[in-house]
Amino acid sequence: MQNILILLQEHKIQPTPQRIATTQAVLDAGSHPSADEVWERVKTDHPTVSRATVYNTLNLLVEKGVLKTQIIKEGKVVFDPCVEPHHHFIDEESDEIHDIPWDALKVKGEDSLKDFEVREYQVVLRGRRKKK
Amino acid sequence: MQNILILLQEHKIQPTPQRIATTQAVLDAGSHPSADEVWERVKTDHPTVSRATVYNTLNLLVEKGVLKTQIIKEGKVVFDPCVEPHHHFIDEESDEIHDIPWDALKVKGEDSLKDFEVREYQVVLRGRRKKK
DNA sequence: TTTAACTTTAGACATAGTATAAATTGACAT
DNA sequence: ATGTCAATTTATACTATGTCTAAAGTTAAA
Repeated sequence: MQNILILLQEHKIQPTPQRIATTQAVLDAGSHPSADEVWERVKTDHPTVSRATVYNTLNLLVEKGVLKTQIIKEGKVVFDPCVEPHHHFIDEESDEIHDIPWDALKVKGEDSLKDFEVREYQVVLRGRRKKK
Repeated sequence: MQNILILLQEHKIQPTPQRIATTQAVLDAGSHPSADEVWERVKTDHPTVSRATVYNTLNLLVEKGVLKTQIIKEGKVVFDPCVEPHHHFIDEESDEIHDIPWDALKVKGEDSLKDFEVREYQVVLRGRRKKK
């Protein structure tokens, strides 16, 4: 995609085939992939790309503000292409993570916490996704 | 402590020296220790207790409802003696986790999430703890 | 006291992630 | 085009968290 190239340039990331493939993969992955999940995806099209490069690239993308990390799943960091504030619902059956729009929930009282200077917050919900 | 013994018995956990020491350690640790932090504590008084036993015991305590795990810190599971619903504040400087009482924050809208059956939720806040 | 169930132990294994050093690539001034 | 320096990629080693296994040790209870 041409879009990926532009995206990288906009964030002052020198585009390389490996970085383009990794960025493509993390964006295509949809639901909050882990680094190794991204690596698996990258390898299908670019089998020679090393694990270290995928890790490096993902960390770079986070540093440059293209992605955000979420610490929600046990033992894994997952990457979220949505860098704007929002909440998360974890389906305990499928282990899938779903974004909840910021406006769907309203939190009151966070600025009454005397001892704490809150930089960001989110609601983390767990349960089952309803089948239709 | 005699209390620990009673606590274990109340939760149908067969008390052993190792389990008593581990339970003591996780309760004394205060702020959300990781398994290896608990192991370090146990070893000061009981140097022969194995890592596996501490892990086994902590998992057992979770299973029996004495502790709850929290997935908040990168790469670690931490244990929380407070099993009642509450929120968490993570001090990004010290990496310390602080409990926020349930009533300090009010979340609205969580039962309007059409597609999700929420079993539990919490607000996770990050920032800096104010110095007095 | 013998048996069966439970518990502990050491160590192997699995997985996620970082660090390092050598090789490769790329940018670009000459 | 060429040489050079910086950036990038790679393979591999390493660390850390956590689980699993099989053997040894305990405990309870017939």
